[in-house]
Amino acid sequence: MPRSQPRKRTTIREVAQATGLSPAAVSYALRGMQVSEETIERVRQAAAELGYEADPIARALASGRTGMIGLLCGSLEDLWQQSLAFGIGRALREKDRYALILDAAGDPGRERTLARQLRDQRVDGLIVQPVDPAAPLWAQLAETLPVVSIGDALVDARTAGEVVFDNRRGVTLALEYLREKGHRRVAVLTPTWSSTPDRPADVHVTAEAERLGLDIDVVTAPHGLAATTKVACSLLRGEARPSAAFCFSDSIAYGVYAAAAELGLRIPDDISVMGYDDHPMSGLLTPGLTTVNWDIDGIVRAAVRLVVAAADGQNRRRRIIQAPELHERGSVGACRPS
Amino acid sequence: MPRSQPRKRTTIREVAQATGLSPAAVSYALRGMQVSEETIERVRQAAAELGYEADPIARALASGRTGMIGLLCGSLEDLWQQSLAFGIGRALREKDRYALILDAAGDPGRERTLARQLRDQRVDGLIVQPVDPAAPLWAQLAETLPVVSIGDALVDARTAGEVVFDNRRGVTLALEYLREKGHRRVAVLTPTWSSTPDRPADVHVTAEAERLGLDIDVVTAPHGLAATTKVACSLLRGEARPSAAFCFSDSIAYGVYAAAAELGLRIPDDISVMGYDDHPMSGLLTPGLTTVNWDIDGIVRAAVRLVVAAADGQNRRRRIIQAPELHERGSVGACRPS
DNA sequence: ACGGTTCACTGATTCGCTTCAGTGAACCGC
DNA sequence: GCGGTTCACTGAAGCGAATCAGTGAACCGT
Repeated sequence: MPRSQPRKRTTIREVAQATGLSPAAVSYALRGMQVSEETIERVRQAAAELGYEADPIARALASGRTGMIGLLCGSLEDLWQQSLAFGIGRALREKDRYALILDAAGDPGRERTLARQLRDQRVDGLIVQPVDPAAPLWAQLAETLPVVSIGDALVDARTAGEVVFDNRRGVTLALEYLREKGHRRVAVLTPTWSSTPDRPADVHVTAEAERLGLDIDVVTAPHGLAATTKVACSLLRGEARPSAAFCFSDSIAYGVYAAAAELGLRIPDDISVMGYDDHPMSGLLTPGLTTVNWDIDGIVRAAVRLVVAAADGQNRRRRIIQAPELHERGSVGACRPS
Repeated sequence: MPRSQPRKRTTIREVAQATGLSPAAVSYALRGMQVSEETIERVRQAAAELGYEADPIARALASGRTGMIGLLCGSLEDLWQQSLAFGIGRALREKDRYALILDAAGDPGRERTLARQLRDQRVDGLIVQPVDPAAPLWAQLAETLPVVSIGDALVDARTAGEVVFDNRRGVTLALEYLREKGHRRVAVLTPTWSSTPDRPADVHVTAEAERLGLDIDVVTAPHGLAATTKVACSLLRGEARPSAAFCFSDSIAYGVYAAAAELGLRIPDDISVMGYDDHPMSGLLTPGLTTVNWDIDGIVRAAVRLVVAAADGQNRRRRIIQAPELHERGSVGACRPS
C-alpha cells in the first residue's frame, strides 16, 4: 500500500521558519501559553497567511487529547435515543466540542469493544448509555477517562457523573395508572437488547406488577418498526389478548399502533397502549400516546455539562436523578369487561 | 497541562521484544504482509497474550488511514436525515468500518469547516449530503479523498460516486398530484437552511408551479417541531389560507399536523398536507401522510457501497439516480370550493 | 558453482505535534 | 552588583506506529 496521499499540508515547522521561531514556540503560541502577546499575534498572523491548521491526529498522538467526546449509545434503532444522540451532538457543538457517536446496537460485547475503541481514539470524555452497566470495563475506563453515564449508573465505577433515570418511579407511574384504569392483564413489551441479566427496569416491572396485583406477560420486541409491528400483531391476534400493552419505549408503542391499525383494532377501545420515553412524535398520533416523560433536554444538558467539566479537569462527580412524569394523552382507556 | 494519562498501553515494541523480532516485522505480521505464516502466527499469539492492540491514532499518523468514513449530514434536526444517518452508520458497521458523524446543521460555513476537519481526521472516505453542493471545497477535497454525495451532485468535483435524488421528478409528482386533486393555491414549506442560492429543489418548485398554473406561496420553516408548528399555525390562521401545504420534508409536515390539531382544523378536509421523504412515522399518523417516497435503504446501501469501494482503492465513480414514488395515504383530499 | 531472484526480516526514518528540561537575558530587592 | 526569579524561548526527545531501502540467507536454473 502506498503512502496514501502526497499530503501537502503546511506544518508547524513552516510557520516556525516564517516567523523565525522554533516549532516549540509556535506550538505554545498557538495555544496561548508561555509566550509574549506580541509573539502570539505574530504567529497567528503567519499561521493565517500560510493557511496553517494544526493536525488533529499528530496533536492527539503527542498530547493524548483530542477535544472530542465519545458518545456510546445503547441502541440507535430507538427513535428516542436518536433524538438523545442528536441533542447531545448539538449541545457539545455549542461548547466547541465534537461528538464521536457510536452505537452498541444493544449488544454488550459490541459495547465493550466500542468503548475501548473510543478510549484508544483519545476522546477527552465518554458519555455512555450503558447496555450492561455492570461490566467491569467501566471501572477500568473510568480510572483514566471521564465517564458519564445516562440511564443506569455504572456499577462500581468512579464516574465523572451520572444522569440516572428513576426507572422504578417510571414503572410505578405507568403501572399504577394502568391499574387505576382498571387493567389487570397487561402485556409488557421490552426491547430485545434488555436481555442483560437483571436489567433494573425489568426487575421493577415484575416487582411493581406483583405489588399491584397485575397479571403481566413479558414479550421482547426486536428492533425496527416493521419487526415490532409483527410481534405486536401476533400478540394482539392471540386468543387471550391483554387489555393493555405497556411498551418500554415509545418506538415499541409505535409498533403496537401499526399492528392495531393492521388488525382493525381501535386504541384505546380495543387495546390500551402505554409508552415510555415521550418522543416528539407521540403527541401527533391519534390518539396521542400516553407515556412516561423524561426531560430529554435536561438529560442532554446535564450529561454534557458533567462530561465537559470533567474533561476540563474539574471533578464534580455528581449523580443527577431524573424524575419521570406521566404524560397523559389518549391511548389508555378504562378497561371494559369483554 | 500534564501529559494527560500515564498511558500504559502495550506497544508494538514490547511485542517485538517478546517475539525476538523487530517492530517492523511485527507491524507487517499483524497486517499479514511480507512475513512467513509461522511468524504471523507467533506474533498473533504474543500480541494476544500481551493484550496488544494497535493504537489507531499512531497508525493514522503514520499511514494516513483510519478505517473510518466521515458522514457529513445536512441537518440532523430532520427526522428523515436522522434515519439516514443511523442507517449509514449501521451499514458501515456491517462492513467493519465506522462512521464519524457530523452535522452541518444547515449552515454552509459550518459544512466547510467540518468537511476540512473530517479530512484532517484522515477519514478514508466521506459521505456528504451537501447543504451547498456548489462550494469549491468539494472539488479540492475530492482530489485526495473519496467523496460520495447524497441528494445533490457536487458541482465540478471528481467524486467517487453520487446518489442523486431526482428532485425535479419528486416535485413534479407532488405538485401534479395536488393539481389533480383540484388544488390551486398551495403553500410550500421549505426548510430554513435551503437558503443556499438557487437550491435545485426550490427552482423546480417554481418552474413546475408555473407550468401547472399553481399559485404558490413559499414559506421557510425553521428547525424543530415546535418552531415549525408555530410557523404552520400562523400560516393556517392567516386570512387567505391555502387549500394545501406542500412540505419539503416529512418533519415539516409533522409541524403542520400539530398546527392543524392546535387550531382544530381537519386534515384533509380543511387543509391538505403533502410531505416529502417518507419517514417511517408518516404512515402512523391519522390520516397517513401522503408523501414523496425515496428508497432510504437503497440510498444507504448505494452510498456505503460506493464510498467503501473507493476507500478500498477501486474507482467506480458512478452516479446513481434515485427515482421517487408518490406514496399516497390520506392527507390530501379533493379541493372543495370554500 | 555462480549470478540472479525471491524471501523473511531489520534499522532508520518519518508522520506533525507536544512537552520537558534547559538557557540566557532582564529584572528584582537590598 | 550579586543571588534569585521570572520571562521568553530553544533543542531534543518522545508519542506509536508505518514504510523504505536495504541485508543476508536460501533457492534457482544451468
